[in-house]
Amino acid sequence: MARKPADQTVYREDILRAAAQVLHRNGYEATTMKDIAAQVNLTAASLYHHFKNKDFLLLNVLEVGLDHVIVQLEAIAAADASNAEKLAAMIRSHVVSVTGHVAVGAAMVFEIRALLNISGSARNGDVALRDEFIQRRDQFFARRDYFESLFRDTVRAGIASGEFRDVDAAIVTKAILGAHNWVGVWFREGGRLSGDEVADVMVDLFLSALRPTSSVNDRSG
Amino acid sequence: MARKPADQTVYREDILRAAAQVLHRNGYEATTMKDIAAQVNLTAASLYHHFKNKDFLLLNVLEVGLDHVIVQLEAIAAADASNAEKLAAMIRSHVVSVTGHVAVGAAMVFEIRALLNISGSARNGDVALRDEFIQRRDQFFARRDYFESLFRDTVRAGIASGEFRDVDAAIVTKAILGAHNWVGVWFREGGRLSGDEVADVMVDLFLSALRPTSSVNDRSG
DNA sequence: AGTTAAACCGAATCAGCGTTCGATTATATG
DNA sequence: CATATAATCGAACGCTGATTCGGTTTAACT
Repeated sequence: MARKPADQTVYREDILRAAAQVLHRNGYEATTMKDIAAQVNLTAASLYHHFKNKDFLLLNVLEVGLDHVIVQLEAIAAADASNAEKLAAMIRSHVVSVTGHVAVGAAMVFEIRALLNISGSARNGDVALRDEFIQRRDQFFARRDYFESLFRDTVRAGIASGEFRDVDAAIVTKAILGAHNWVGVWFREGGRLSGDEVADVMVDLFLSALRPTSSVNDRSG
Repeated sequence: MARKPADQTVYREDILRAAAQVLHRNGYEATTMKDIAAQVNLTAASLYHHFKNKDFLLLNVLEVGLDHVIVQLEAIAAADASNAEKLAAMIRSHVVSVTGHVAVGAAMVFEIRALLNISGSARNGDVALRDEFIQRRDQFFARRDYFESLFRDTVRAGIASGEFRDVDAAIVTKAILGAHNWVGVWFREGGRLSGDEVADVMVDLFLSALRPTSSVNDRSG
């Protein structure tokens, strides 16, 4: 080993963070390797020491971002709590995560499509590289579906247990996630509300939307 | 006048429709003028007879799409109905519009950012062209805000009238629009639900979320 | 038939971008 | 100190894509 041995991963993360920022600003196709490199005081050529190519760099950004939220959601899903409490915690976790890392959150929404158009050297020539990319990309898509299923399953369980009224869990889940994703577009640090406060609104909104009509089960009236 | 005089606008619309489709597939930066041209059996060069450049072409797509939904929303806002009825109609109108024109709906969400990076010939040299673009672009942004205000004002009015409970109207509006926008990403013609059915779910979800808690006003309990 | 202007195309231009490669610097280890 | 290797860079390559330009086709109107 040689230069900065234990710091390698740190440097990688620096690049990923920088990449997310530039991606957030310009979008995948419009951001150049030079842009990303400049953000960490490197040249474009140097990035190829850390990532195989531009596509893999984007994929890395998205993978890290997705893992970050999934870890938290899994902990919530596994906890001992009611489905309503779980869903509330999940919404809060996701929204806080998005508001805390707007660049990554927005990339997760806007740049996924860029993964579909394989560009760069992996498109021609290097078949092995191309295959590796496709495999990791599809794995990412599967993981993205899994992420969504964590929400959906909680909604379904809540319906089954009577905590939630009977709604189309799949669509409602997509509505919730759409609202969350959009947060990454409009939220600005230092705005009227903090990330936590936005999360509060979201939790209140969607739990209210799912609460059974009191006229049926309410014994207090 | 000469060839196809009365059909000029029709041809323009054909191009815009085609552009929206290709945009939906690839995103702005990744779609080439050649791609769009091929979709209507033209060459890239011919497109410059109809639109000043690529940026203006995108702007046209977005303008037409936005106008389409605003016209309907304005009619609803001006109608004689309760705020709850108005909001329901607005949600339905928007969702049906998005599911009916997924390509345009998605472009409205994904490609707006592309308007910020002025590219092409307007960036260098041609100052007049650049200014014209910036002006129309900002006008579009203002109109986009106006679109959002139509929803927000209805929510606010509903809160004031007691039809809705007291929520943060700005955030709730963004949540609603985020859910709608996301529809353009996942909705597929011929899927489990029609556009109307998706709209039903959305209306039910958000009106339930806004309904005042029955324990306060409900005299039936 | 002739005129006119719209609509269109082929070919060329020109810049920018991803990527590669060879060389150089820096650092941890022996 | 010597050396292997990580990290970096400058320069060059190849390609793609937006745009331009000159010329051609088409169709309405005289």
